[in-house]
Amino acid sequence: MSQSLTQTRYTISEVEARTGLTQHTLRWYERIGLMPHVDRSHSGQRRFTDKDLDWLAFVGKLRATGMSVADMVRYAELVREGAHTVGERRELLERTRREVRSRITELTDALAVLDYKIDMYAMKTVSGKAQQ
Amino acid sequence: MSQSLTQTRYTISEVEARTGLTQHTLRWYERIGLMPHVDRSHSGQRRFTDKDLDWLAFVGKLRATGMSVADMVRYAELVREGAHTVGERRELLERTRREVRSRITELTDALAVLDYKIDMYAMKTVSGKAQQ
DNA sequence: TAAAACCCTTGAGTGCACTCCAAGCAAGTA
DNA sequence: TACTTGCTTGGAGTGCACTCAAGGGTTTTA
Repeated sequence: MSQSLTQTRYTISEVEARTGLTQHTLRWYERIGLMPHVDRSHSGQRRFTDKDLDWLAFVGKLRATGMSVADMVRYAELVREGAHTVGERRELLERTRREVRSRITELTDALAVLDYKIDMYAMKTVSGKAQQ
Repeated sequence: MSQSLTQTRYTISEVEARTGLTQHTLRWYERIGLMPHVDRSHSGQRRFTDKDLDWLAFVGKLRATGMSVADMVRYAELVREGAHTVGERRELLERTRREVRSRITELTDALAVLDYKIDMYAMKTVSGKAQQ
């Protein structure tokens, strides 16, 4: 757990550029407890570390799963509470995983319907028959 | 295009039971133009047909793709406008299909991260090491 | 030194997709 | 007849995830 002396610190604009999240969103994430406490400069400006960027990347993956912000905040709380919450964290991720799997199934089904419909239209464009 | 004389007509409660959509949502769909005009009884109550149920099932698939309500309404308008809108309808569905495909990719990626993280926790539960 | 660029906070506003409410009409049952 | 159930409308309210505004401090550039 040693720490480099030349640790890079990023301003909020730099983090915005790197993550694609707006400054508004980054501040909001901190406000609602979705970020571990972010370091500040002597004048009170945020200075993000690479660790913060890693966390944001992970949060981005959780967001991509469709997990609600409330659940992501819950997860962040559990991380802050320490090692004894590992079981609950895993449960949260496992539940999310089940939801993602069923979402993928649902999307795949819908995709098949879309394919079918598009094929119909492809025929219609030539034959001129009516359709829903 | 022949029509049965014993055509089944459903009340809004029956449609609610069959589709899982609430009565509120069904009325709202009609209000915003997402339904073709629904038949009424002599006293003004809605009487849905099997064709309406088919349409709702299709709309359900579109919703499952993540298509916005605005786009679904646009699609419904195009259907009402007739056969000459077939090209635009197909474009709309093709755009949706591209979005669904990339959403599936995104979910699959996120799923891999989830799997990885859950595996880590599985180890942690035994070894007791700290983690994000 | 002055202007421009950047950052801060609190609190309000936005867009989406519903979801509910109030007031009232109509049909069926005791 | 009285009551219950089910349906109607227009409009207001809700929850989510941001997104923006106002007013002010700080840092960099000309």
